[in-house]
Amino acid sequence: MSLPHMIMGLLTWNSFTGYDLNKLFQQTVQYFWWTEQSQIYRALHRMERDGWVNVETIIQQDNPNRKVYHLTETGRAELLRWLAEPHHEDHPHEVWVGKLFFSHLLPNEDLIHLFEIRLAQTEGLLSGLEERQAFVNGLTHESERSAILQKMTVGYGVEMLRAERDWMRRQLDILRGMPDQPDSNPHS
Amino acid sequence: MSLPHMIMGLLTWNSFTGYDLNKLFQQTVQYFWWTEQSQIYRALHRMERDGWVNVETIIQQDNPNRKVYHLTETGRAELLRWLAEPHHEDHPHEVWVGKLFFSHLLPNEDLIHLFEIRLAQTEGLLSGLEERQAFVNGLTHESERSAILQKMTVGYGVEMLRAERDWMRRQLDILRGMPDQPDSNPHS
DNA sequence: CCATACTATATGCAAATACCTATAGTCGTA
DNA sequence: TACGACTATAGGTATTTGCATATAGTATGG
Repeated sequence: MSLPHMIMGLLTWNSFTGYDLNKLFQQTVQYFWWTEQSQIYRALHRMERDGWVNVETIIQQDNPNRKVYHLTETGRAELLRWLAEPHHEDHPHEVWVGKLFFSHLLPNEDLIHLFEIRLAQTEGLLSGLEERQAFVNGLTHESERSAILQKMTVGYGVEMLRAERDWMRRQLDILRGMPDQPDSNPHS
Repeated sequence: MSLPHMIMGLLTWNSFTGYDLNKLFQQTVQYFWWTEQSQIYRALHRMERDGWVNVETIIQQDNPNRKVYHLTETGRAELLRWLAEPHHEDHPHEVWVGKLFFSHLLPNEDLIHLFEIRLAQTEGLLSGLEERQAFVNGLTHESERSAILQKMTVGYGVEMLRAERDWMRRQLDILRGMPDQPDSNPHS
């Protein structure tokens, strides 16, 4: 429910079209807030309805017309309100933990395989984010504060992924030494 | 999209009513998979339609009738399929990181306040989970494998929350030494 | 010359989610 | 005796999400 606010965050950088925003999302926001291209357009419509943005249509010959979105004062106020509002954590929906919780039903072999795949995924995400971190750390020309916060954000992701990776490596070691029978009914 | 599988996981422990499942969820699953009471009933209806569970109605005098749900062989097979299936990570939607990313618009004071609140929340979650960990670690009478995996799951949560808490404490120290002006337009 | 990719906007639709409300009897307590 | 809590199930509904698809011209490469 905060896609509009993410978009407004980007619109404080500059005015953009839905198309631009989609590309920007993929480059900078996607690693913590994934979204579908179609949702960006739908969000922009809602935001226009609510007076958070207004539209300037630019006629083009070669390509489809561009609808450039500008943040309004109302939108900016809403963004600041949202930013300063005490954040209430979302309800957790961690599928991976859920699987783990009930994996006593699996033979050890399968469970270890699951961990290995997950570990590889985490390592992949981590190296991608570390690349991004190297890039962001080079943003010395950017305004002080914005750069610091971008570094912080990426750093957060890197830290969490490292913690996860380390934890999974340790668990894999434990699992490889575990007895083999899956429980069919652990509470009987 | 995995609520039915979480429910089936619980139904491998025993047969339960929607009412029982809701209470069990709050005790054991809620910290990694939050759900509404009404969704449990709706999920059970879907699962019955799909043949994953079947129902036994128990007539009661004093209280409303109980509808006890049993896991079918089809349901059990689906659960095992889901558990063994390579887990594809969900699309990220981390509101907190998003806020942080765009918080250069806030004065330092507000930003620090946000961090303090978030830190307090994390510490609250952590101490709650540590209590649960103490309880789960006492489950020696439980079947070996199930107990190990429950401990692992809770341990995962505790580890991640600790990493988050430590990271936030470090950032708070940095923030308290930061220059004070918010950017109105960092890319101008 | 054909296929693919890029620019650019948008709708259709099934499913899931969160939040609220309905129903209705029993039991404890203030 | 009135109020709230517990047992037990369930529907209404707005909103969001993910995935697929439509449209249509230009440019690029094999």
